[in-house]
Amino acid sequence: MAGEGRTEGSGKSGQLDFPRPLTTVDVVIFAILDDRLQVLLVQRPAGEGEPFPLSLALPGGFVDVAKDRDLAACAARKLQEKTGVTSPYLEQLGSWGSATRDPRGWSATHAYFALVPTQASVLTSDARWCPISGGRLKEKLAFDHGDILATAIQRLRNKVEYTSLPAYLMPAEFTLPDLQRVYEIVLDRPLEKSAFRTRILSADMIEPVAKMRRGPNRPAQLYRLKKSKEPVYFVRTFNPPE
Amino acid sequence: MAGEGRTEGSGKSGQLDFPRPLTTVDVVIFAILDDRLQVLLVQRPAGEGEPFPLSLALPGGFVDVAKDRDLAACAARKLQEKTGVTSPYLEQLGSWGSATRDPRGWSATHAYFALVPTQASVLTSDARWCPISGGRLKEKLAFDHGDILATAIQRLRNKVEYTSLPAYLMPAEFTLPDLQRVYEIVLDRPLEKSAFRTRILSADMIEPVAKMRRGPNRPAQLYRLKKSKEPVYFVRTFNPPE
DNA sequence: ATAGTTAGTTGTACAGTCCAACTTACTTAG
DNA sequence: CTAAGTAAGTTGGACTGTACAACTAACTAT
Repeated sequence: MAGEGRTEGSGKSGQLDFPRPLTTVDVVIFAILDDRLQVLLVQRPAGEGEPFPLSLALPGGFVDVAKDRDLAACAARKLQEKTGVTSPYLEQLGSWGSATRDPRGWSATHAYFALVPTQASVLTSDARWCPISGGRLKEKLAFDHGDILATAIQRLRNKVEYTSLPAYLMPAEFTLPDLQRVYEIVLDRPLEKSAFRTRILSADMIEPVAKMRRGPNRPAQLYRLKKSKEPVYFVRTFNPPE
Repeated sequence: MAGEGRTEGSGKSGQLDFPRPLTTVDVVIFAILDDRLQVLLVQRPAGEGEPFPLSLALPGGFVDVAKDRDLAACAARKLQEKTGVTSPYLEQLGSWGSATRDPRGWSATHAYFALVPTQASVLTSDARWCPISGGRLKEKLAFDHGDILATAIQRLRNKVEYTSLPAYLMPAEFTLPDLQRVYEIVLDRPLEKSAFRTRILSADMIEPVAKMRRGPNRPAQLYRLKKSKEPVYFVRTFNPPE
């Protein structure tokens, strides 16, 4: 272990000559598929010296100081590499760093969380969607990625309570019942139809398109997201959450 | 610059032999002093090779892979070193990393934000409280610490709108009007007395002590925080914030 | 035609804020 | 001893938006 992670220190003062932690970025990518909330996971490689070989993990990896201008660019790059999606909702989740989370040494990861619209993803071969049931993932993950994912789910649920975040999970055109269903999937509880409609429609975040969704029942109005960048924050949560 | 930040890579696979970013932790420490929101800042040292010599900056510094078990411990250590305070409110704020934020090379900082009770601080000589007026700081800060501070102020204001966070800024015993005043200082707008009282009292977060605050007017009931760990989240914000 | 299902509306109850006036308890000036 | 002043704390009506539940609307399938 001696000398690992120690910098050579070319500066005149030599003050940078001390061990540096490893720096990575990981991305929790959510989508709605099969009427469930799913997260994108990759399988760890099996090479020599690789930690957690063949385990499932969040997509991510080391910051490339040559390629990545900043952390957000690094996260966007990893999202793009895995899903082909370029500009969905991408928010910083937090960072996790400790001496023990990576067997290769003191490491810190910067975690992001992304919401991608249904159907828009072209996955790489090592990546796959895994359903989240009951607010948890079945599988065990590499590193502390289970903790990171749990935090992401909690953050998502929390924000869905009072923001328009689920709009970023929708396809280009959708109906109000579609949107309500996504809220309900994420929150894992039913919502009031009329209060939901009032809230969404008065938030000025979606606009009707001149089409209806036709089906076996009464047709439903189709909407699309207005091209407003920021999510909407409501001044109340839905139900008293407990 | 050549070779700076490059690790020696002692592992058998050699896959860790690439440049590592610098890793730091910075803490935004808030307190109420002189009826204003203030933030703790330190003066940068003036030594050879030091960036931003003598500028004001957030307290923080490099992660010490020998001393710091994890990021939160590192933040707590820096808080303790500067203020002598041990266990106030400490929350992760986010991370900032880019090729350009530190002239010494690609660096990433993990920012925390802390709320410390009025009067409980014993500062080191290089640290001082600086008032935030109109939601901004007068002084320019080193690195991107101005951005980090702005984010912290925004986060604080945002959360104060629907949480009990200001309780962590209060001294051991305080009155309801005291607490309301702190809310108003942070939000920079007046709040409704009766709605405020109803909200706080029904939140089960404070309990009366058997004493009154006496003054030139009608005495006010003194309260203290219940020893509940987590802040309370309200289901509404106060005013429609705009 | 009729039953079934989902979309969407309507109306009453209720919770909590907003606003403003009010009562209470103290100090200080005359 | 009283009166004025001030801040603490209460009360009540208006308003906003959710909860709940019943309703109407529009379509398909039998």
